Amino acid sequence: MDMDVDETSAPKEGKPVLVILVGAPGSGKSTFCEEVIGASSRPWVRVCQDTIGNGKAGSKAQCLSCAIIALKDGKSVFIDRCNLNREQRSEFIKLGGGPQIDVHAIVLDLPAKLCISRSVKRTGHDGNLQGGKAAAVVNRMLQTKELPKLSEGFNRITFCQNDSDVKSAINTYSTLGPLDSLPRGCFGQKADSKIQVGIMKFLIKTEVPVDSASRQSGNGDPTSQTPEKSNSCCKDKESLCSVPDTANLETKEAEGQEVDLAGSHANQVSLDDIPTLAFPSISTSDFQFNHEKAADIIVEKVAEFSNNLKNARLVLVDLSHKSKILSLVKARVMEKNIDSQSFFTHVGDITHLYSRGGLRCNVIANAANWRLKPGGGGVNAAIFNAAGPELEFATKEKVKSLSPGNAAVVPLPSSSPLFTREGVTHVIHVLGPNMNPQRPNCLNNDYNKGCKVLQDAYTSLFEGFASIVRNQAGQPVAKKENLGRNFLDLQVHSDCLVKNISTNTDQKSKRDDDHGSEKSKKYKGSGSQDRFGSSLADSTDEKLDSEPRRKVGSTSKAWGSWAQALHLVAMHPEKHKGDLLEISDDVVVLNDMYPKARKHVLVLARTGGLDCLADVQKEHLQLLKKMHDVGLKWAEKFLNESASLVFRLGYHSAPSMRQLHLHVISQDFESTHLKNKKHWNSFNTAFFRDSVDVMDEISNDGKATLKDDKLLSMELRCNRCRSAHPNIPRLKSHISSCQSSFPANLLQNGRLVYASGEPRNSVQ
DNA sequence: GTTCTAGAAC
DNA sequence: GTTCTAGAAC
Repeated sequence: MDMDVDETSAPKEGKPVLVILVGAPGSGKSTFCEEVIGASSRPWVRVCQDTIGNGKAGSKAQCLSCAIIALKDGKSVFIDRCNLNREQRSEFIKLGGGPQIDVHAIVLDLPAKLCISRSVKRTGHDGNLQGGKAAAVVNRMLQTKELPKLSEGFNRITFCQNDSDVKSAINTYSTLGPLDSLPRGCFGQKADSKIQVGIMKFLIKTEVPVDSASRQSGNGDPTSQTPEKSNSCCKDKESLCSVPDTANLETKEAEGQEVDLAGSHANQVSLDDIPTLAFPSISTSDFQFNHEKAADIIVEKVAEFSNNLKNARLVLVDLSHKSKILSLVKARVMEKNIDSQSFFTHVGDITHLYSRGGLRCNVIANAANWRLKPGGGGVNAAIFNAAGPELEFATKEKVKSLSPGNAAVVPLPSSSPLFTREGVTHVIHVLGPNMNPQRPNCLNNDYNKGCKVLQDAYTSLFEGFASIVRNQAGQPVAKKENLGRNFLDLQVHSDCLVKNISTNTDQKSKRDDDHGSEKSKKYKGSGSQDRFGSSLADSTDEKLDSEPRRKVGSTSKAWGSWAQALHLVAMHPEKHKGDLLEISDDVVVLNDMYPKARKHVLVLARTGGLDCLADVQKEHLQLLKKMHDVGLKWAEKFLNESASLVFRLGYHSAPSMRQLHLHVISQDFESTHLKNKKHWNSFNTAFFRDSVDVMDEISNDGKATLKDDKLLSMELRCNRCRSAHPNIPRLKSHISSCQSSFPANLLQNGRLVYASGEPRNSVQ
């Protein structure tokens, strides 16, 4: 998928929309336009190639210029021509090139025979495609049909495959008022349609991102379990994209947009609004994990988490009353004195908890496979099947694979049937240990390891759920105008990953997110100034500044839109709470979205205008020390978990991402995200500036030494024994087994961080 | 920063 | 034929 910075979360006001209709003759494009234009309060212009030449067919160029004029005039535009292939659409998409215009596609992908019969019947159609030629023309056109993709540059694509879909879309656009905008992404694409896929690479280690603290905010009433019609996330969606009041729930539901519920249920607060996680027993089915041991672990982990999750529920689900794991767990729960309101078991289909069982669960866990792919039977197949391609798509956007013991939170697109029918807003994929020799990564009956992995899996799962609860509960009620936006953030962004902060489902258009209603938040720092006077060493003002501010002597590098993600996080960490490991006044800590080693986190400075090492001056020394200390703290935390790791802390001489960030990276470089020479050399040549050296240089010279980026294309050398390797695969193969000590220079001055605090291999 | 892909390298 | 890199696009 394309990856672009998400500067888009905020609904923009008064933005024209360019809608490119895609459909064969007879698919109903003109009717679509007419119906919307007739009902809409927004000014629309229909650009129809069939009639643009004084009522006769004209050229594509005429259409383009007509559209340009209308858009300049602030009008929204329908491009009413077949647009069946990418090339035909591309020039129109470019008209929306800036952030000021939303580019949508409406795909009228109706059955060919319907289009043909309509074409044959029509007598007064503008395109004058009548009679017997129609069938041949339609068939020929459909043969070369290329369904639009978000990567072409669309912000939103709506697929209509039957009349009901079309009506739904007409309603959506008819009720789109002049100041409204629609959520982005693909909508209505059916399971049998080819969905967009990127090239999948595997073997990534991912982690569920959670705040280290496990706070709970009072929200919802734990006393009632009566299922209600409203969706548990309604309140979070309120005012999303300024939904028109006239929104029609039924048709919208078919379309499955966030706006549906926002419009119709905005003010309902359900008594049953308790965040609830339904989860299957992990690893006990296909992965053949011992049930007794698994039951112990489930109860142990539930007990641990239910204490922290006062206003949330955990529900273990299995299909059958005869479920062995359910009865084992129930027996243990009796002994453990766990509150039956916060944990209980449920017999039923996890994909129909509400519709068939009356149990409202806003989050469900999936016993996933490591590839995070549909199929395979069991819960995984059932959930992917029930959630539709939306889940596959959203999962791919977020994370590509899962290692055992980990979980990945995936917000479920609101077009998913699981969302609309069951009220599920998030799916958490969990991968447990495998004891089945027929499956990958079998642990060969090693239950020491297996139990640990299963514990980790449940911890990751529950922490993922806790982060969702915190996100949803943490929205201040007074700031209703921000709720929709926050919800969108939550929907779109990953819980730990920068990518998702920088990606909004799939659009290319860039949007500026740095203004609007966030002003008040920007000044939250001023409170600390009030409390402590104006004596804070670092410049609190600067972190409030969201504009790039070039200092004297700073390189005036132009940052691409994709490079803004960290900056946006630093300026508005509160909008990405679920994505962050730690937030303080000075820094934010987060997992690198594309970790280049087993552990790789970023300590992000929050100071505005501090984009890279070149911007750092003496006045920032305290900040550098703080960043270093926070980085060390995280390294030590990881070392407690895994003492064999070795960490290095440092900066890239010339980072790709805007906003000063310290890399805290384990020296195994065991990651499928490490793919090329630049990746390797950016961490393993002098281009990587050790934090300790940077602090010294700033202290002594007031500036850091920056190394030439020619280093990035140097030969590949092992970071331990310095042997050279012809390519990345060979290098990776070597480093996976190289036991040499690290080079002498790294062993000095605390450049490497070991579990003991001292290098173990101090002799070379 | 990543993804994609042509074409070089093997 | 397959693997891998490097450059362009985003």
